[in-house]
Order: sequence, then C-alpha cells, then structure tokens
Amino acid sequence: MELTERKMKIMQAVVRNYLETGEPVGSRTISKYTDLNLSSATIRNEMADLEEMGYIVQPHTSAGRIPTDMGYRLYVDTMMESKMREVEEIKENLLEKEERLDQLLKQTAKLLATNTNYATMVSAPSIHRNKLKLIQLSKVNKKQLLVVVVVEGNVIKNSILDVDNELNEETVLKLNILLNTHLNGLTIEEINLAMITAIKQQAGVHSDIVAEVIDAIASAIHEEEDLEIYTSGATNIFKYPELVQNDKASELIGTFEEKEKLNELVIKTLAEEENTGIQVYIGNESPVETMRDCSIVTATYDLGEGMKGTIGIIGPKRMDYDKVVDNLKGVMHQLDSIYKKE
Amino acid sequence: MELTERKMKIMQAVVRNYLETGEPVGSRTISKYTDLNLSSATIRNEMADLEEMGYIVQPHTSAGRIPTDMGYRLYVDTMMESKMREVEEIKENLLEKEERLDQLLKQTAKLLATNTNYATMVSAPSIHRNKLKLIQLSKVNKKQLLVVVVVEGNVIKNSILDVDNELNEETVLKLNILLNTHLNGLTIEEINLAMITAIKQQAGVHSDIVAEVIDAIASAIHEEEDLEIYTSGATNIFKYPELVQNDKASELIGTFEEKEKLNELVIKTLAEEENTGIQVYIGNESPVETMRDCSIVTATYDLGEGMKGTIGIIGPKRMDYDKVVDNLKGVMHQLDSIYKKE
DNA sequence: TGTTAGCACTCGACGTTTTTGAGTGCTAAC
DNA sequence: GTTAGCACTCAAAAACGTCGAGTGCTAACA
Repeated sequence: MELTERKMKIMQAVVRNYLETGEPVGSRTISKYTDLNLSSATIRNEMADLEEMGYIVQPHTSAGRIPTDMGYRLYVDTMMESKMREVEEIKENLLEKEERLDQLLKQTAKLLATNTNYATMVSAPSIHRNKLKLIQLSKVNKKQLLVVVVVEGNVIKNSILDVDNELNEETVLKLNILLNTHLNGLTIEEINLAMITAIKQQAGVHSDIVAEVIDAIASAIHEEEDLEIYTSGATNIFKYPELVQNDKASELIGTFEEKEKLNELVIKTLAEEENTGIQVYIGNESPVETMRDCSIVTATYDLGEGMKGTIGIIGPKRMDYDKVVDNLKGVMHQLDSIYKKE
Repeated sequence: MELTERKMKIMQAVVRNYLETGEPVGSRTISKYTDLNLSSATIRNEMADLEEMGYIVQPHTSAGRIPTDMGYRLYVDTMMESKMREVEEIKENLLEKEERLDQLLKQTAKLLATNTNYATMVSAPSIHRNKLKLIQLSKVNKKQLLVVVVVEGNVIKNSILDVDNELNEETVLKLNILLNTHLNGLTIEEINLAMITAIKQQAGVHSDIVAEVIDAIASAIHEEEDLEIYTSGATNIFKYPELVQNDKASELIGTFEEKEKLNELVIKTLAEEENTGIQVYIGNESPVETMRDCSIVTATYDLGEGMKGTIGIIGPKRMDYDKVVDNLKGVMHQLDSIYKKE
C-alpha cells in the first residue's frame, strides 16, 4: 500500500493530536481538526489503512488510534517542524559563563529540565584527549604526596599518593619541573612508555616515584569517569502517567540515581555521529534497557580540543519532539558561543 | 488512665505486628500472637483504652488498630530491643579504608541503603573547623592561578582565580611559603583580619593578591558545602505503598534529587546533641517538610578534629526501628575504628 | 471510483448495588 | 476480671447496568 500525501497529513494530525492530549484520537476529531475537508467516514477508511501499514494502533476495539513506535519514527523523520522560537529566550536565560566546566554542565542540565519538563542528563566530556595544562605535586606530609592535574577546560582532578621514602621539598620541586616540561600540552593517550623511561632516567634516584606519579595522573583522569554525569528533573517523570504505571517510575528513577547505566547512552551517542548531531531514540530503539517506554533525544556537544559530551532528554514517547529539539539546538548554540570565545 | 504492664505488652504486640505486616491489627491476632493468654474480647477492651489514651487508632470503624505517631514514640522510647546481631557482619562488609573521605561516605550511604532497604543520606563533615594541611598556589597560565587546599581528613578543595597582573614563578613560590607558614594548622574560622593584614604586609608588592587568595581558600572550603550530601537507595521508597500514594513519592524523590532540603536535617541533628547520638523523628516531628509521612533515624558521627557529620535513614513510619538503629550503630562503630586508627 | 451518511456493534469508563468478611462494642454469664 | 456470643459496621471486592466514543460495513450519491 502506498503512503499517499493524504495519509501523511492524517498521520501527522493523529500524532500532533495525541502529543497534545495523550488520548487516543478518533476519526471525528481529525475530520474537524485538519484543513482537508473530509468526513469522519473517509478518515476512518484511511486510518484503517494506516493501521494495516503499522503506523497506528487501537488500544482496544472501540477506541481511537495512537501512534506505534514506527508511527513516531515516521513523524520524527519526515513531519517535524522546528519552530525555533525559544532560542533567543534561552540565550538570555542561560548561565553566565562559569569558570568551571562541571558547574556549567550542571546548570545546563537544570535549565533543560525546567524548560522542557522532561528528565535530562549531561555527560562531562571525556578528557582522555585533553591536553594537560598543569601538573602539581605537593608534599602533604612525610608519607603523602598530593597530585593535582589541570587539563584544558579547567577541569581539575586530584589524588593522594602514599610514598615510601620521604622526599624533601627540593626533590618535589624538581619532579614538578621535570614532569611539567615533559608532559605539558600532551594528552594522556600521548604519553607512551618511551617517554616515561626518558623521564625516569632524568629523575635519577627518584625514578621509582615517577612511574607512580604518572599512574596517579592517569587514574585521576579516569577516575569516576563513567560517573561524571549530571542529571536533573528526574521527578518530571511523574508528570506522565504512562511512565508511572507498574514499577516503571521506580526503575527509571533508579537509572537516574545510579548513573552507570546512563553511560551506555553516552557511549552509543558518541559512537553514532550524525550530521546534525541530534538523535532520537523511540521506545525500543533506546540503548538503555529501563527506558524502553520512553523516547530519548540526544545531542553531542563539542567544545573543541576533543572535548565531546552528550546531552540527553528523556521523556514519554509522546514527548514534544519539536520543542525538545529546539531547546537542544539552543543550548548547543549557547555552549558553542561560550566556549569558542575563549 | 494508667498504662499498665499488660497494656504495654499489648501495645508492643500491636506495633510489632503492624511493622511486619503493614495491615491494621485486630484483637484476635494479638490474642494468639502474645504469650499472655487472653481472649480477643479482653484484648478488645484494653485496645479501646489504648485508643482513648491516644496510642492507637482505627483507620475506620470496623478495622483493626494502627499506632499513632504517639504510639510509635512510646514504642521507640521504651519498648525497642536492639538485637545487635548484624554488627559483626557489617564489620566485614564495610569498605576497605578509603584514602578519600568522600568515597568512604558514599560507600557508607550505599551500604546502609542495601542493608536496611530504606533511603539513606550521609552528609560530609563540615570542614570549617578543620585544620589546613596544605595550601598550594600554582600558575595555570598568565592570568589564572590554581588554588588547592587540603584539610585534615584529606579533603581536597580547589578553585581557579583570575589575576590581573601576571605573576612570575618565583613570586608564586614565595606566596606559597608565606601562606603556608602563616596559615598551616589553622582552621578557616581562626583566620582573622589581623592575621591577613600581617601577611599582606609581608607580601609587599603583592599584598593585593593575598586577600584574593584567602578569599578563594575560604570560598573553596565553603563551596557547595550544603550540597555535600551523599544519598543512596532513594528508590527504596517505592517499596512502601503508603509513601507512593498521591504525589508523595514524587516529592520525596525530589527532596533526594535536590539535596538542599536535606540540609535542614543535618543542621537540626547536629544541633540536638544527644548522649547516644542516635535520634528518631517520627512523622510530624521531621525537620523536613516533605518527610512528614516518614520516620527518620539519624546519627551524628564524629571523626575527631571537629569533623562531624550526619547519617540519616528515611523510611515509612512503620520502619524496622530496631534493625535501623542496629545498622547505624554498626556503621558508626566502623567509622570510628577506621578513623581513630590513623 | 472516491466520498459520505447511516447504522449496528464493541467495549472501556463510570456509577450503583450486592456480597463478603474482618473486626468491633456491648451484654450477660462464668 | 474474663470470656463467649451476637448484632452491627464498613471497606473492599464483585457484579451489574448504563453511557458514549469510536469503529467497520453497507448502500447511496456525485
């Protein structure tokens, strides 16, 4: 069967209406709603076709139709209309420039949650590929060394290192200079064994500690990496009854509480580079097990220097895709302009 | 009316039974349940008395009784029996010593949530009163200075400072030594204006930057202080239907998501020092608005050096108080032994 | 041939009534 | 003071009826 122009229009009307009301939509409603003047009977025939084609279903025999996942997909791919109204508004609302990236991202999550009324998550960019800006060793006491690492984007990581042999201030200073001259401007991935050996050689007596420090730097960078996800508005889930039924809400909230699972979403999104950078997962397409009843809209932001991260908006399948996409675009634009200025 | 021995026993039986089943408990149940061999009719008379005294109520005329807040209070104050069984077990389960305090506390929250099946929170200790162990200024680039502060307990705070006039390495080094010699071993609260003036004087040309740095130290210490609360097991709330009714779950989860409100609990608990260190808030006694339908059991931990914080367990009013208190005691004991060893 | 009016049919939502059973309070006897 | 017995209450569950939104199908119409 062919998907005629008219069927498309009807389909669009069905989705639009269902997004608004959340109620199954019947033929009479469409008959009045659309500009194509057709009686409800005609609409009924067309809807029967659309059902056969798999775009809509009836929850029960005598009810209106609701879109299937496939129906939503059709809508998202071919019928969405970005209005791009709120972009300007967002420009003003959004956060003054934060010195610290993590603060900025937290606020981003919050802003999106408030604007869209859905749950949001923002992953901190992976910083494997970020250049080291500063390494700072400091003696805390006789047996402990503080390792602070600052990378591009002013992300600060630190860890405390137990050392066996006491180091004097002078040695620490020397190590500092040694490490910085060799490693500054490099990324973690660029540090190879040859380099470490070279540094060790120059460190002389203290070669043993160099390896430990570099280890500490690496693990500080990796530390909690998969947990660096900021979420907001998880309770918005309660606004959508279809997500509260059974124990769905519990599972969803749990996913937001333990952020590990959200990481799959980040990984998947970063892997699937698209041109626009915005992706929509509907229902079962979701990479996250517990979100099979939701739709997820994600965007990849890129702050340059390989600092890429993911923003995700999670809501019911009948989410306002247009609005969400607009909001995401707005925020992306913001992040861009904040970071490109630097 | 007097609260006879027998009434006490019946009361205890009512509470115990209700904690287990969550159903209103009738006279017949008690008659069989307890060792005092009485017929249901007698129990009924006594229960009528207990109701008059305000310890129990009937949800409706022809139902069994459930404890009132006052009834729970009576139970908690005079009838609880610590079993202290699991303490040993916990000793093994609990976390290997973490170098970083925050990690330890996170794990504590998680452990308690898993063991009790309630929601938990752990506040990081207020570190106003902690001694500064190390201050470290480092030049990130021409215009930015990294300030790292380590305080007792190996809590690391940092912030980035914008400076107007470029400082050379030597100056930074001098400032480092200057600040450390003056401020090391002090707490934030002990730093007064006279001291700052003295340091400024010695700093000579760079006196202007000293004030900024000390400000940064202070604000790094305070930074997000009220947000330094770790929570776990918020979704356990869904296990108790009485907390899911209406929008209660949403509000509760919201409270856990935005941790600001939990801070009231911390403040209140730290203020109300009791001998045992364990406090129970039942229903309306709760300091947190949204938890009026819950009971909260809190404990104050003390790691020495003024590092005090709060652990809280939040569950339904019919929570297993005995078990919760035991668990808390166990964890407190653990924290103690971990930290006193140092 | 495509569109539409008309009609019988379906079935969930909702309100009312009935039934059931756990639990009570009271009374009278032990 | 305790207990058996009984009438009574009332929430919860089940059963029933009604309503109406929406459908599919048919026959007539343009």
